[in-house]
Amino acid sequence: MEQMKQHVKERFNCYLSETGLKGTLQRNIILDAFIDLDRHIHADELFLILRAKHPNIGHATVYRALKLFAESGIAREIHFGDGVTRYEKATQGERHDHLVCSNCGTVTEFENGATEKRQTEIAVSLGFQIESLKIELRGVCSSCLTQSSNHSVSR
Amino acid sequence: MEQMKQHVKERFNCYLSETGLKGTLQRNIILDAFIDLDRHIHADELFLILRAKHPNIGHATVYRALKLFAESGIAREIHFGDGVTRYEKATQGERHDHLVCSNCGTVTEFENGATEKRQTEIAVSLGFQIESLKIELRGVCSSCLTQSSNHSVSR
DNA sequence: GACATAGATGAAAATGAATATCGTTTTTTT
DNA sequence: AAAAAAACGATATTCATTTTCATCTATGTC
Repeated sequence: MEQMKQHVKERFNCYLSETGLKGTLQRNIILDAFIDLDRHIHADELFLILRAKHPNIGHATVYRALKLFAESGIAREIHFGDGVTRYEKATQGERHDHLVCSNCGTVTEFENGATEKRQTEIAVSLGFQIESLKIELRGVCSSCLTQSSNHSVSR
Repeated sequence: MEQMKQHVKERFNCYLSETGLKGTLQRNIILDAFIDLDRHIHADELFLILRAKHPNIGHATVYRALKLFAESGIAREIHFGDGVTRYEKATQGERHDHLVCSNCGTVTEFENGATEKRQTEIAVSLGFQIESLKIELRGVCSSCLTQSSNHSVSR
């Protein structure tokens, strides 16, 4: 458990020194907070969480840090088309897809190895060098279907 | 060919009257321009194209019209995670996925029925009522791989 | 250990896409 | 033709994200 965190931190520090960037107090704090999450998050949300304990950490720094996490490979960007960039931990090898509920906004995750393989084949046949694969289903989740008395759609 | 356009227009007008909205000159002009495209486009891009012949059509009107097209079902929103909403014609039954080149930004389209079926099965098993399925591969396209002398990445 | 310097930081301003506002102008219906 | 409902365009606004810039801080060097 703790080894996991340590491993991620090492990977990040490794990336920093490889690219000539610097390890700073702020980046450590932000990384710690990010690692402890078990869900995706967007920059402003993380900024607000951090502000409680570290009111001195700036808005832009959190944005910059998350971007770095993605570049270093320890995190991954997610886009649901609402104009907000979210980040999730990129635990190695893991791949999952998202079911986004268009009513309540809940995001359900699921895995699907078979599909990935198939997509990759197609991409390769088109001479494409794949960096990432994203599958997103949008619809109405089961709990929203059940309590279908409320039909309002949040944006 | 022309019947196709006519059909789309009819569908849109149908939607308008169903929902009590009005057909206007601007909407016709915008729809005509949109139909003649054979690629996805974003609102501002279309606005600029239109401005040449119709400098009186406002910025907001194009945004509003494209949104309406999507609501009416004749168009479909696409998001590539760069914060811009693009629209493409939703020719019925058609479904294709996107290969986005992270170097030159080119979008290659491809079809893949098998994957779609598989995903749908999973969603159904989770009690999810599907509205849309999106598959996006990101990577480097073959032409960028070939002329790999240029490694700059555009945002 | 002090120093130089390449980066990093934070506050505030800037950007850019998308939406809302609002007074005016069209549609559509009566 | 008149009334009611929508739509229009110009502009202001919002919101996420990025940039700017002056100040500060790691990190390697002497």
